[in-house]
Amino acid sequence: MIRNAANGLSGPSEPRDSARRPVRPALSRDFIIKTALEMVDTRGIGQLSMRKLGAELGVDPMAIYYYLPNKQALFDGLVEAVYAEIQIDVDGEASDSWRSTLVAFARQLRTVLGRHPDMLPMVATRPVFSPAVLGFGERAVVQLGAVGFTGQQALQLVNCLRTFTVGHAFAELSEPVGAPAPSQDEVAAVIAERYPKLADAIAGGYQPDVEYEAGLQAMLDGFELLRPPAGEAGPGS
Amino acid sequence: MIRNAANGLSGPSEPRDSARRPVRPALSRDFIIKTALEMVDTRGIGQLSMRKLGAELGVDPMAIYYYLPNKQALFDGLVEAVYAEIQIDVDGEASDSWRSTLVAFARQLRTVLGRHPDMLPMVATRPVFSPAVLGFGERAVVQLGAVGFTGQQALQLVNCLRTFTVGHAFAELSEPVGAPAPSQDEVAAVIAERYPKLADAIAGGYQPDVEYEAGLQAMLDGFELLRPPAGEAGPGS
DNA sequence: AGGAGTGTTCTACGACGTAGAGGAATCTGA
DNA sequence: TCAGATTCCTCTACGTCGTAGAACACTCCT
Repeated sequence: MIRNAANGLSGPSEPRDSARRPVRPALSRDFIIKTALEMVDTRGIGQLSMRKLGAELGVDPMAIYYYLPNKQALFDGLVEAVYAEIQIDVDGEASDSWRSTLVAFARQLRTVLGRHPDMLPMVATRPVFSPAVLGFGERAVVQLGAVGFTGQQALQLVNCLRTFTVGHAFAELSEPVGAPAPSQDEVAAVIAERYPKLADAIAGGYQPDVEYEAGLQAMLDGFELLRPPAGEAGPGS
Repeated sequence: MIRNAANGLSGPSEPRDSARRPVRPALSRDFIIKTALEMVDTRGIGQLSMRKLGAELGVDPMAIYYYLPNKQALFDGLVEAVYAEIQIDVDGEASDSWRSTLVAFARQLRTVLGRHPDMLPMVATRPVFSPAVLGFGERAVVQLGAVGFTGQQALQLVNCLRTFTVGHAFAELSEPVGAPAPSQDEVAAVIAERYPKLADAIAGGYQPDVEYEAGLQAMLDGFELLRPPAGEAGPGS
């Protein structure tokens, strides 16, 4: 079969050094994963199959198996790709206070998750060992240690921010795993009737950003109370 | 086909009034869902198929479709069943302070999620309109209003506790969506080498319960700072 | 020319969700 | 008593899925 146009043009690794070999390695692990991630983001995770991915790549589905042993490995690659978007500037300007460091991390995590809502279940269910995240953890422990937190506390804080962010992302972004949610209006009617105070409170509308910020700051405030009161030097008190 | 023993004995609706009609409705929506939830809990969500569920029920897979229009509806039923386990005693003893009310809610949510780890992605991705949860929301708004929180704040607080709990449950419970995690040890080695301070902090071990409680109390402490200082409006603090 | 990679395709298998038609048992009304 | 109607379940079949296994076409090395 003649190489599909989509391939020759947009995707694969570069023709090494001469123009007379345009076609050889049409695929690559990275390009497959990039294409798959686009499919997930645009069509939904349910529409990602090895066969459809092959079609998108202009290639027999089985060609993918040369680069990835199975679909699970493809998923791993997707999660990896999402985490790779988290780029904390480890020595950046924002690091002047421990608090702004953590806020920047949390917000960026939230932003990245927001770009790939269909990846959430997969992202949420595996442990985070990407260099970006580990590097951030290292820095956070150091920086928090400097202002009086124990290593234990520092880890807990980072973890709590992470889990809160992930949980909040679910609440905001997810279409119910396979089906659309019941209509807002009809549910609202039931609520108004049976839960009047709740209905009043809801009437203000749901503002995910505001709520997220409130939770984020509350978590930070709460942990700050654990610090030794005026502790200035190293691990004090 | 003769009715499978598993059916006649353990599950379905009662033979109405006489012993001579053993056979009528062998199945029921509730029994199907209960069985499916057991399968999910014991074998994992990946092992739940309509065919295997039919086999477990001793019935042709298509029989299920008399009670549930499709697999999505089965999932809906499963989520519903999980939420139904959340039974806040709305007028219970624990309600003496707003704080203990919220703590009880959060802990119970966590407990229920912990019983059905494989349900997490499904539970996390759909909005919560079960009576138990709505009823709790109503009460929380009232009780928090009485001590000075606005309705908006009350909702945010409840939501933040919920999302934190869900996020934390993911971190604790989930096997990566389809594959086992990389071995703890080999990862630990890498961490120790490249992220020494982080490694020190981790050395204490991961204690999910401790971490969860820390986050929970921090979130509550943080929100408490938002209250009007000595607000005595209602039944007092 | 002839092998040894390398990258892709072809074919096929078993499992999946579920549509559609067809039973068999029971209930209803005559 | 008996003929529909109703209720509950089974059989068969279709299209889709992940992927094993073999075969094919190129390029490179000798």
